[in-house]
Amino acid sequence: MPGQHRWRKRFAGHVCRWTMPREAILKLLSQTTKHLSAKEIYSALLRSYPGIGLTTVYRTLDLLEKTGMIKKFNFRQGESRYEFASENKPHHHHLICTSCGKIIDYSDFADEELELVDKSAKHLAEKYKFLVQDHNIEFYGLCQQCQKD
Amino acid sequence: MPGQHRWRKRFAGHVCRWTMPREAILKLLSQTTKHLSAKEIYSALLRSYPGIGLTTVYRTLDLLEKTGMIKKFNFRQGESRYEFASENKPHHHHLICTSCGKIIDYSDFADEELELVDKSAKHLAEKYKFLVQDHNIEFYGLCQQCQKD
DNA sequence: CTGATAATGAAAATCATTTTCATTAAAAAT
DNA sequence: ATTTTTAATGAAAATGATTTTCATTATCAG
Ligand SMILES: [Mn+2]
Ligand SMILES: [Mn+2]
Ligand SMILES: [Zn+2]
Ligand SMILES: [Zn+2]
Repeated sequence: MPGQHRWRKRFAGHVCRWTMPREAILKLLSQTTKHLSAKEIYSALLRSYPGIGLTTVYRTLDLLEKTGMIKKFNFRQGESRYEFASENKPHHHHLICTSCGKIIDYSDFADEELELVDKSAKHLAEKYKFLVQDHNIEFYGLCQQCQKD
Repeated sequence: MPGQHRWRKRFAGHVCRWTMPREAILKLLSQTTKHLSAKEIYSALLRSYPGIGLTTVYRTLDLLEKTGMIKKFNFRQGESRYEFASENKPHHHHLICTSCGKIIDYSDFADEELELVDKSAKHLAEKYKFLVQDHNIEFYGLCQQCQKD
């Protein structure tokens, strides 16, 4: 019986029961800056919550994504990765090392980027009648360490 | 015994033999503007080349990607999609409809985008010692048709 | 034309993710 | 506090994309 957590209210309308796996997964994601995969989350929780199932991790991640509390990414790796989303965390994008898989957050040029994105969205709406709801910018390359090899 | 195709020379160093599957797959991709999946390519070729294997399609796509003759994309769908790459085809990005999966090429704002990307790459190289080699911009949303539903 | 072997294709294996279904536990009702 | 309802869970099986294995085939150098 998990405590009345501050996150609980954000689930109203999406879900009826507040459970330990949901709390544990959200807590873990909120406390790391990493971009974790479902299996990594599962492994990390096994210590504090033996008996948790990988299936539940996947289901919970889907749920959290739908409520907008986490973001899901498909970098060019096999598995999806997830990160906690919060209002005070700035809009950002990623550098992905194609050699070791390292992921770096960056939010430099957010203003200029947003300007270009907005302009593009408006233009694309007119030209293609396409309603832009989300965008994604990624840089692929080599991290400092991997450039040495 | 496939003819001495104009593409053949581009494989020097990567591959020793020029085969029918390689020619057929490259030809198909060069003639469509669509972003095809491995299975779609396999299905399309079955007519003109019965007996072709899906395995070979995958292997050939990997090869073509390594030689830079095609590009591979992982939109948020289950399967990877591929498009022909050529010098005269302009650098472009994609609008992806999250409802029906439709993919639209666009190259508007290429100049401004490139300017921002270059500036970012330079900055990121300094700040994070990250060597940018490639970038990816995608817009997700609803196509004209799907906005009506 | 012939031999060496790169490339192929069928089948099996892998890997991430989803589905199924019997069991458990959150929380509403008593 | 206890019972009841049923949403949520977790083990196991299923799925779907992609990769690996390996015996066979076909390219192409000699
Ligand atoms: Mn991030
Ligand atoms: Mn394209
Ligand atoms: Zn690296
Ligand atoms: Zn659509």
